[in-house]
Amino acid sequence: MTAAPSARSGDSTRSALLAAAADLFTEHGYDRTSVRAIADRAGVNQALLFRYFGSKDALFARVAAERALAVLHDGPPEELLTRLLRSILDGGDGPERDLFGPVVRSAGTSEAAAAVRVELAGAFTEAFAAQAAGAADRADAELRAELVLTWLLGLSLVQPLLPGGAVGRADPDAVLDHVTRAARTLLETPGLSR
Amino acid sequence: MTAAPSARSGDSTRSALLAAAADLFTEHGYDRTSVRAIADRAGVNQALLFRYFGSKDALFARVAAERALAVLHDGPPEELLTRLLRSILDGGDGPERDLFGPVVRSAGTSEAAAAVRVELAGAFTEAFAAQAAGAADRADAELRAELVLTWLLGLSLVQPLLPGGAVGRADPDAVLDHVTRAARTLLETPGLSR
DNA sequence: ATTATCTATAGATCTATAGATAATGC
DNA sequence: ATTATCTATAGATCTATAGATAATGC
Repeated sequence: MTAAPSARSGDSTRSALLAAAADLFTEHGYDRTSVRAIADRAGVNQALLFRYFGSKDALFARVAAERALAVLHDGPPEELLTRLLRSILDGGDGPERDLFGPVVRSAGTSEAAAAVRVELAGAFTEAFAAQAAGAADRADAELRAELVLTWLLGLSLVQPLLPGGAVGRADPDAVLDHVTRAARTLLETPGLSR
Repeated sequence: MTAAPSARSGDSTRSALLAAAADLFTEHGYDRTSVRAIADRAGVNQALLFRYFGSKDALFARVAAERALAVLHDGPPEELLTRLLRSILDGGDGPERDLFGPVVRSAGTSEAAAAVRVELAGAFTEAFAAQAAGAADRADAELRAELVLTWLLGLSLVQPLLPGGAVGRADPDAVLDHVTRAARTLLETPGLSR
């Protein structure tokens, strides 16, 4: 929806652009989303996007980082996995929907996008690493954590591409149960001694 | 590498284009790979791409499906997970490198690409579902299988984007051990009774 | 007077095609 | 004569900017 901003307010123009960009980047990825499409959906002149964000790339970085990092710190760490899974599996269209959408559907290699990716990966990996009870050492904890994150990104990627797939048809709670169980194995079970 | 084809042979032009396209689609995804770049890397005139494949889209569909399906049937099913993981984690540049690269790095929604995705997902899900010993029924088996596939796609996606990440730095065997262990939990453990 | 918005367009892509040229097979 | 290759270009994008216009705050 993202209604047109009330006339002549820089702030509402900004936020309309951000919301429109989030929707479109999530849905179509970076390359297939034109600045014109973003502006149109925001009900705003296309030149304003550049005025307020400088470039399409900078806008993308903002959109990709903002919501994901908000959810990271928005609740107890031990519920993080559940929160993320609900965000990914939830078909709704709230602001928490498909949190990693922009990132996974944008292969782009701009410096801004790459920086955001590294930042997000670091933050989430750290959060999961703290729960890696079975890890042999810190490096192993980070490895296990990044593997959990990797799984979530895979889910984010696949979910909208295969709407008729098994995950799409299944009860979200069943998916949540399976992923949680396997992730717990991953984080808490001792590995091969080497 | 993909050396220029020997002069005036349609077949070698075709295969040079296929190889070049595989490399570039894997590396940069569909949208950021131009037909001109593919032709240049193949050492071939750009118009030939259209002559032999009709469109960029059709070429993509070929590339995305071909190698992945080959690996699927190239060995015992119970080693499929290991084979795929080695393909994804292996930094080399053989034809089996990063098997899912083109698919995961191309958010595109062309009909051809979508059809390929559905085909691949179906084939791999079926293969893994056959190993879902803990599943309550067929739907549950497919769900577990698709979740395994999802994880592999996530790994494919993340691997080149975070070269300095924990997975990138880790011993591939350690990664393989972790993923295998968790995937086994996923496939073989009974779920929540509902 | 300042700040937001709009118009118009530069300049750089990109896919795809039509039609000419060059190399091979007979 | 047939098939592969190349040249040149149409036509449709796309991001970004320069400069004009319109609305607000004083």
